[in-house]
Amino acid sequence: MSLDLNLPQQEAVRHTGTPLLVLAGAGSGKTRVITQKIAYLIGERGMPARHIAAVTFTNKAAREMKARVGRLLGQTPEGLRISTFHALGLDIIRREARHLGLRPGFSIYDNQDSANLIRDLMCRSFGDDGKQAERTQWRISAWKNDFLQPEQVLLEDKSDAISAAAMRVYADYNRHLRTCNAVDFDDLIMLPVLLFREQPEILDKWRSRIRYLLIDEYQDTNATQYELVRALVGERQGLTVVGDDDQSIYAWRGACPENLARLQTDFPDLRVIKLEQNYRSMGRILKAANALIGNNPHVYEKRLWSDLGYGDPIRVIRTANEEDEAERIVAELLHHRFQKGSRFGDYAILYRGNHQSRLFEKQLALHNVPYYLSGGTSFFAYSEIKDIMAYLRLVTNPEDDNAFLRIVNTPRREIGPTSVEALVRFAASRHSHLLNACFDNAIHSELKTRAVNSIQAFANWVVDMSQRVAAGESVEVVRDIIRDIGYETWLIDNCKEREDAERRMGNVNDLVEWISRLSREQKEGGLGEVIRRLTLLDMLDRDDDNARDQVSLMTLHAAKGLEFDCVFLVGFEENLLPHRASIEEGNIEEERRLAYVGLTRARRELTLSFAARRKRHGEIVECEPSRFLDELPADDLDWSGRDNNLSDEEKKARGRGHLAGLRKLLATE
DNA sequence: TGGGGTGATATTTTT
DNA sequence: TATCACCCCA
Repeated sequence: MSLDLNLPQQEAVRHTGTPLLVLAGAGSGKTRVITQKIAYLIGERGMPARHIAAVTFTNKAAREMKARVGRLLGQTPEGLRISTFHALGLDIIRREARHLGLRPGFSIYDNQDSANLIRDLMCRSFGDDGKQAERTQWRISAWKNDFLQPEQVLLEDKSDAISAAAMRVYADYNRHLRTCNAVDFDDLIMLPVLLFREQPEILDKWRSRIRYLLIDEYQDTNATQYELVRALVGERQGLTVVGDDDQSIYAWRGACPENLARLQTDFPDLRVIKLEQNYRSMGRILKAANALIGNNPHVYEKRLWSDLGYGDPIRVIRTANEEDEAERIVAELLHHRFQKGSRFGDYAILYRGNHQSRLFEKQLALHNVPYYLSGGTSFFAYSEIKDIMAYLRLVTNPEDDNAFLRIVNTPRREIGPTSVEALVRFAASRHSHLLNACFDNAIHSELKTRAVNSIQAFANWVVDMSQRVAAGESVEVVRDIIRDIGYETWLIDNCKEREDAERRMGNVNDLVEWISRLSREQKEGGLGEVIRRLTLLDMLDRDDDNARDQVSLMTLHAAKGLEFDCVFLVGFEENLLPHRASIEEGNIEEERRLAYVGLTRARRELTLSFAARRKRHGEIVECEPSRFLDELPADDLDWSGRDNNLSDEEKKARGRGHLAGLRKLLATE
């Protein structure tokens, strides 16, 4: 084992007899523990790599972990599974597909596909307008994350309109997914758990396959993911989870930080090891972060420390409004960079909501500062990518009615909405899939000859392509499909700008490139498996992001796991952080953790800023500094930033170091 | 078929 | 207020 581990880290790596919970504070080297432990299990315990699985939440984390293990061992061992929860679930589902009633070539629906399906169901089956489809989808997803099946939800309260709508479509939605030979993201976790419950012999098979399970960011697991973990670990003790309850910021999307405490009861032999030495931040930043998070209740107490020195005071900047804030922060950043000769990449501007990025973007652009903005549209949300993916889904899974509907008339094929509707009705009456229904001779009674001809020509072409896929072709078919449908011409005709069409076609070519690469790596499952893996991938999270020298602009959520020399945490205000909605829900603790995550991103310097007034929904509103400012040690704050726009009275209040006094003044200002 | 008018909405987001 | 999705009309 390498010697660059501290004592608790070494203990965590070596402990294997019983399940282990590693409480790893921010910057305490948790990924290092996981990667070293994998190396230890293989290298010193002689455990075959194929029996080890490490699970993360994002592709990026999985990729990084893989790379680090590879570096430790000289190569990534054959059979070692390092993947996201969803990819692990997909692995299980693919191998057990027939037990789940899925045919080979099954599709994965992303959130947008699911919402489309739900919209259809709401309109067709319930006469709803389908306007709330996205929220309904969200609610159903929340149920699936809580491991609640449709029949269990009936017991739930149905007071609000969304829940009521969701309850009506939930079961139907699942049925439709299965009829289309499709699963959604949440099913990737839930179906394996259901299968394991019903068929213990299959569970046994997987238990003997995965004998040691390591989980990163454990505080982000939801109820269903926990069930999957519990099923796989069983009576065996091969489990190491690493997490930090103080960095749990995803409860709103189903994460269940209580899973940390539940381990203790579900695994009585649980060993708990705390990692409290922080290798990232200066002492003062940690002191402030500790003070803040000390206001939250804790199951496990922990106190971060570091030996990197105390560091400069945390600067607090107040400006008159949000425009001044952006101007001021960017000016400070430039000034600082000039003085220290640092790189743009050393800076991050963090905020609570995406909309806050705008003014900062504007200021940075004004000064020609290169910046990286996280949280744009994902690659798979582009309509050209969705189109091509729909084609590929349909040829790998002819039962995928959703894909059929998306592309039957894109590009134009003279199959208008009337024909499509008639086809849908006809297929439903025959309990047939759309593609299949096209070949039914009875269709002539429903549609005009011309429409039938167009539809059958299309259907025949799809079947031709399917057969080529079934015969084992992959990239070649993809290229031919794009050529056959004349997609490039269609893009050029449908874009106002030339560059627009070129950009979109560029995206399509990138997609083909990815498919070609994955096809080479992927040995089993053919094009269908490539498409499924692709659906789980986000091609935008490229590695070279931080290689470029850019200022990072991102939400606090997006910043988790990252670190920067110099952090500006902006909009440190009541109603923003903590967010208004959270205050109303009484959910201050998660907001405090969010602030904590923000503070602990900083290595050397930290600046907090807030505005006295801010435009909200077009109205100018008075703002108060965040209550979290009161929770930071006053002695470590420096309010003396130049030109703080304070009146004399405010300065007096500030001099006393009492925020309360300042706040009173601000309130009456 | 595309542009403009209309109305709903306004935290965080990965897979 | 800004944005976006959707619908309707020319």
